[in-house]
Amino acid sequence: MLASGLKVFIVTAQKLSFTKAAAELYMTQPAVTKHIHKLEQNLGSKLFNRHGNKISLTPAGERLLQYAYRIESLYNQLYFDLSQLKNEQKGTLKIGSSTTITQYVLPGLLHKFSKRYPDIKISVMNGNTEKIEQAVLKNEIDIGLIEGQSKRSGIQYKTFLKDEIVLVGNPKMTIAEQPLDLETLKKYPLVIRESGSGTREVIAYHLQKAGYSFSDFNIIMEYGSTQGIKSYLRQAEALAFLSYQSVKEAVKRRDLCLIATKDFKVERFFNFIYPEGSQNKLVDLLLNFVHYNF
Amino acid sequence: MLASGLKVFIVTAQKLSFTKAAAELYMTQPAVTKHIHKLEQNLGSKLFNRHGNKISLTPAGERLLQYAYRIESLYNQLYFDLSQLKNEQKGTLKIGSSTTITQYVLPGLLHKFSKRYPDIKISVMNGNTEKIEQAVLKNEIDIGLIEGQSKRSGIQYKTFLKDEIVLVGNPKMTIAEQPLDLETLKKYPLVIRESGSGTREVIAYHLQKAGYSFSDFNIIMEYGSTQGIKSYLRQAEALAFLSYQSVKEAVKRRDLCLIATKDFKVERFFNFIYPEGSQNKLVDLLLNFVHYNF
DNA sequence: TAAAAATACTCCATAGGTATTTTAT
DNA sequence: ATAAAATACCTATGGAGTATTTTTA
Repeated sequence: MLASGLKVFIVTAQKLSFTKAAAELYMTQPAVTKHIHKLEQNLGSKLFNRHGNKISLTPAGERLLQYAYRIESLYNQLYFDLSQLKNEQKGTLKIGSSTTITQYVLPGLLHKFSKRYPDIKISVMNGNTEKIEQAVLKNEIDIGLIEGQSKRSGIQYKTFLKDEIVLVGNPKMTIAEQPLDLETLKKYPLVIRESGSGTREVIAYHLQKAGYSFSDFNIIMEYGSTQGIKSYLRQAEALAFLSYQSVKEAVKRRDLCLIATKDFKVERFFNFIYPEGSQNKLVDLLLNFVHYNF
Repeated sequence: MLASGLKVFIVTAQKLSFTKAAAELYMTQPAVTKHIHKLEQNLGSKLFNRHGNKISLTPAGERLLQYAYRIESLYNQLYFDLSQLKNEQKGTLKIGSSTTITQYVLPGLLHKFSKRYPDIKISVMNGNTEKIEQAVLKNEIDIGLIEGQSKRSGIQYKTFLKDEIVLVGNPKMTIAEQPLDLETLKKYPLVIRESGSGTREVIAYHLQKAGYSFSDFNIIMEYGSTQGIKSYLRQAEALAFLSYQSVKEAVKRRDLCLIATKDFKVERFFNFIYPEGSQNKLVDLLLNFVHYNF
């Protein structure tokens, strides 16, 4: 029901290829070409630069894309609104979520949400915090889930889950009964996330505040995947600082064990983000659901 | 470019008549009927109740109308945005304005605005404050101009002009040189606006605060039109409390004269209203223009 | 020369029109 | 009986397809 030209444009702008957009839309490349030409004619602006077999968005195309997302979202909200009038709950919600949340929190959340609202289709886009915030600002997604909060203007932040950076290790390891302090931790081999990871950033920040730096510790590896670190710890005798949300299942299964710390506690919050003043009923539905079920 | 079905729906919902909508849209009644039927089919909801030869909006129709207005406004904003990229200033702005402002303030404002931005089309809807606020909430208009401010949620208020309720009379009348106090005013024949008028309300409120009521005065007429009162005063020897904005031209022409008052001063402010968090560039353009030119 | 966009053409679905019927006051 | 919406039927525009050509990296 979204004016078909706009849908074609959105997909083409995402794929930056008429041919690939055509495939995604189950139509032919000439049909896509014609839609874009017609849009360009109606709007009186070129939407794509054609450099031979590559295309890119013109400034006008960038503008149109944002409006197209907003219009698409309005149609989605409309369908949901009308379905509510019929005592149904049908709709489409576009979510973006940063890596850790996508892997460890969102699956459980969406499972419950979908059980409660089986007729609400969810589309999840993954990316780092920066990308998700951009996507919210561009109206590419209705709602985002990110770690931490950068308080950017135009975006509404809403905390929904407390996370904690915890120290974990192989359950077979012999660790002192009493909580570890940072001084003692120096003796143990430590694995940390790669440079650029949000988890690593927040650890570095708190270590610094406590008067330490990574170089004070016995860091045997930097690794670019939480999942990879967990696999490693199950085999090797090493410790790692990881997000509690990412290890709690493994801890429950006794694949990993939590190690109490004495002078190191890092809390952070996962946040919903959505455009300021958006008034999106589907977003409200999700926020309420999470509020009452988590 | 707005999906044609939506445009047809909007007009039909406004006229509450397929036939009249058809006339407005320069199409035939069967064409309108078919558009509505198709919309109803696509959305899976009846949009109009048909009671014989009258139609009314169903709840689903009411919902759709609001979304349709928002989508229409987005298209208008899009056109404006794209025209700005071409260093033009083309667009369509939908304004609503309450009676006094429509008659005495808006014409001058729009004249200057249109001279500065000749390619921005303006559509003005007239109504009382309540109706204009509703229209903003329903997204029927992009921006409204009203007298006073009721601070309703979902609406952003922005003062743009100070108005004052002043005492005016026929220039030929002999009035004491020094400012009139309310006690002296009792001697003069007075004309006031009809019950329900915003101007009258605010006068009543201030009189009450000063310990008076209308019954204390020599009210010879209640009249439902500011213009009518002014015409009357030019012929009869009577006084009236009117909005300064509505009499200043007549005062300048010496058709009416201002009478200074001593213990009675009523200020009120004209306000722009628009949906909270709207981010409408055409609205911003108008607000800026007024800010720098008035 | 290979990959992608543009063009030429054909076909059919549908938006819109005219003429008429149904419906409810 | 009248005024408005619904229906039937026809036409023409344009959206989508196939086949082919053009473009440039």
